[in-house]
Amino acid sequence: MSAPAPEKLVEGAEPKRLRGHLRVQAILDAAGALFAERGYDAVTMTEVAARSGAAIGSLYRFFPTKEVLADALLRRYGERIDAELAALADEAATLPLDAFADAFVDHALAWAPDRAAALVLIEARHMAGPQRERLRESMRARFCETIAHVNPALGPDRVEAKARVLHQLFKLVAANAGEGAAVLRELRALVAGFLRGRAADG
Amino acid sequence: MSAPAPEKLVEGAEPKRLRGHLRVQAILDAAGALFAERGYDAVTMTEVAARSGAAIGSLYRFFPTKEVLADALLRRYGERIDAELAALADEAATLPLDAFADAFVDHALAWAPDRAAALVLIEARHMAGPQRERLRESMRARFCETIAHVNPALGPDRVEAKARVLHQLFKLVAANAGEGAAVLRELRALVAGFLRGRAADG
Amino acid sequence: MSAPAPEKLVEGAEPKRLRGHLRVQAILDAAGALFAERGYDAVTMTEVAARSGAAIGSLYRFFPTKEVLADALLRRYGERIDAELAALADEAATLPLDAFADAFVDHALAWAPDRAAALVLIEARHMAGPQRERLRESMRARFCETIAHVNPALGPDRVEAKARVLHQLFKLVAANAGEGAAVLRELRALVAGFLRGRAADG
Amino acid sequence: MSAPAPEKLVEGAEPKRLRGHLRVQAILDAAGALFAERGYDAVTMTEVAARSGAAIGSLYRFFPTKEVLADALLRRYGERIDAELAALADEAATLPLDAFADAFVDHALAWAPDRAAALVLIEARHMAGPQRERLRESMRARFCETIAHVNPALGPDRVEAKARVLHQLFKLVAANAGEGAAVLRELRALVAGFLRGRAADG
DNA sequence: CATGAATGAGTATTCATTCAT
DNA sequence: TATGAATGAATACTCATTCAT
Repeated sequence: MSAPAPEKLVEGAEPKRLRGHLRVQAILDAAGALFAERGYDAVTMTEVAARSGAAIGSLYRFFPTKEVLADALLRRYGERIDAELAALADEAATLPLDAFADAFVDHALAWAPDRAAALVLIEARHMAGPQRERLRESMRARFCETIAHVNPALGPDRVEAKARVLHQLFKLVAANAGEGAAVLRELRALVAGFLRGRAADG
Repeated sequence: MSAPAPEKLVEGAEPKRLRGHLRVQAILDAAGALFAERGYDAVTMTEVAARSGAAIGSLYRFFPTKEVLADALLRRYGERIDAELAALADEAATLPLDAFADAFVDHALAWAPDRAAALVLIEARHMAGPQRERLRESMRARFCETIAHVNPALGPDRVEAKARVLHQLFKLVAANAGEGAAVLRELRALVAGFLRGRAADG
Repeated sequence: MSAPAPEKLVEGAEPKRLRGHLRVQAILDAAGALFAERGYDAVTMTEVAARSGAAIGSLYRFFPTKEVLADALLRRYGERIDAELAALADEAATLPLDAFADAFVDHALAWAPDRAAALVLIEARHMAGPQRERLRESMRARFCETIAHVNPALGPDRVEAKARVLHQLFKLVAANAGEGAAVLRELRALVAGFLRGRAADG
Repeated sequence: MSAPAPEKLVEGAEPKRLRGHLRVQAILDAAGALFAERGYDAVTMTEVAARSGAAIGSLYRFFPTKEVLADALLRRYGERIDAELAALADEAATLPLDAFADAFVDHALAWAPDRAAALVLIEARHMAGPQRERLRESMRARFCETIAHVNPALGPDRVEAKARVLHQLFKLVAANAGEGAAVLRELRALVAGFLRGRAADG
């Protein structure tokens, strides 16, 4: 007598026209800014809609769930950071060490604006989603590449360990984006020292 | 329901005040654990009350607002971390540099358990409270002390800058509490290198 | 890192004080009336709350879900109808056939007011709940008893079949509660004829 | 997307009108099936559009409101049932009583499939529409005809009363479409008994 | 003072309907 | 005319906070 409701879409409708694509971008931008400012839980879907200039119904057409919205944001962010880190790994192969240390800091600083929203989403306790793991994993791989380029003689375990620390240094530097020159100088020194690896290598 | 108060051990004078104190501690413990597990927004006052064995009305008698509760938690946490950092600053004055670098890492790792709840609260974007600033400020002061002890020749600006980076290194190390020996070795090297300050000093 | 939210109550809080019991009754009455008037889907929880004089939050304290509310209503209704049908079965054993036919009609008519809400809930396509099956089953059992009393010579299959039809006649009569004497006379004749069972027995 | 219209079979004059007609039929079919499966409220206009192969905009061109759609469905259903009942009334005039009782049951069973969607719509409390009344009225008239044919001696009041009960018996039988032979035999006996009208006539 | 029932503003989400393309 | 993206009022449900007992 009773009948199960039909399957629900898990992904929002892909926008098929230019207008839709623009709208999706606007929504992601608005959501990113709001999440960065106030955290995942504190932001309401209504606010996201308002800030992006979309009606609440339109927002839900593309992102049928708050979590899906966060996931999409994380995916977009992941693409950007991966491109950034790929470039970084390349530079690790071509630049002399000190120049590369500076480049590393520059990349981290350039990344900073995106960072806030991304971090909030990654740290958010709920939204377990595999998105987070995937992102973390791809970043780690890039940092391993980088370390391997900088220091080709290292065994895989050392590479892993140093890559992990380098990953954290990346975040650390990004967290200091707004600071004065003095701090940045310290950071460059910190990174250069780490890459040169005197202490741990000896 | 409430923690059994050892009423007879005291002079019978202030059983209520003592009970109240214990209850406050229980509430703070419960809140700290829950915030660490699930984040500030996701935890309900009712849950805090239940986990601490207090009635919701009692919880509100002590902490008239969720934000006040978070603030109190942050204050308690601030006292602990300040003691820890004070000890660290002392060691900076007495230990040789390499030994101190190890001590620094040890302190950071020891701090890690507390860290989770505190971090959740500090990062929570909305709760503006002055508590955060005050905590940050006191931590920074301790790190300045530490740097000054390690490197007495530095001018105040350099001290400021290095203290800021040291602060972040503290968090970075704490974030690696669960990692293997290889990573820890890298971290010790990183900290030692930073404190020695070769690159930036030259 | 992430933690699952604690289990949610499936049953609403049992009222522990008189006030609470009265409130629960008021809510069930309001819900019953509204469901009967306008159907399950068309009634909003806010309306139920308003009509029962409770705040929406209070409604949800006792009935954490619209479905739970419907289930509770069905349970209450089930208790009443079972008492009614038990009495009917007793009368089947003691009254002469024609008198019993009249009693049957009277019982069905007496039941009519409750009927509307119950029927709406039983027919509702969603809310699969076992409540429905259980209710249907217990009613069927009572009608089997009744038939067995009226006509002790019947085999179990005949009893089943006649019980099923009797069940439907019960609903049919109840559906005519507001009609004039002429219709009621026809109904009494219909029931008497069915119980006497001339045609089918011969 | 739309059902392939046999455009060439017509004189080429009104391909649109034909297409529209087919589309309307498809929509009504889809809506009927969905309403029967899941109830009026639970079915969305978007689903109806999807199942009928029409765009949501087209659906609204033909049926400017969900209620209008339900009404149209009810009207179509009314036409069918009226034809059925007219045939039944004819048979009442020509068949001997027992044969007619069987025919009555057969007609009711044949009608059962349509019944589901119609019943859902008729029972739906909100949709007040005059459609329901009109349908009920025309059915009653047919049942009056039938009763008059079966029992020409009855006065108009008796006819009214018996017609009303016959109407309900029609629904009762239809509700047992899926049941076993034993139940059907009881139903035939019930109907025959009622038509013969021993008890009430005496 | 302690308790926990009551309150109601606020949140995510759905869906009938409109209208630009 | 046909299409399906856009709209926003309405809905079930949550939770910080209050207050009668």
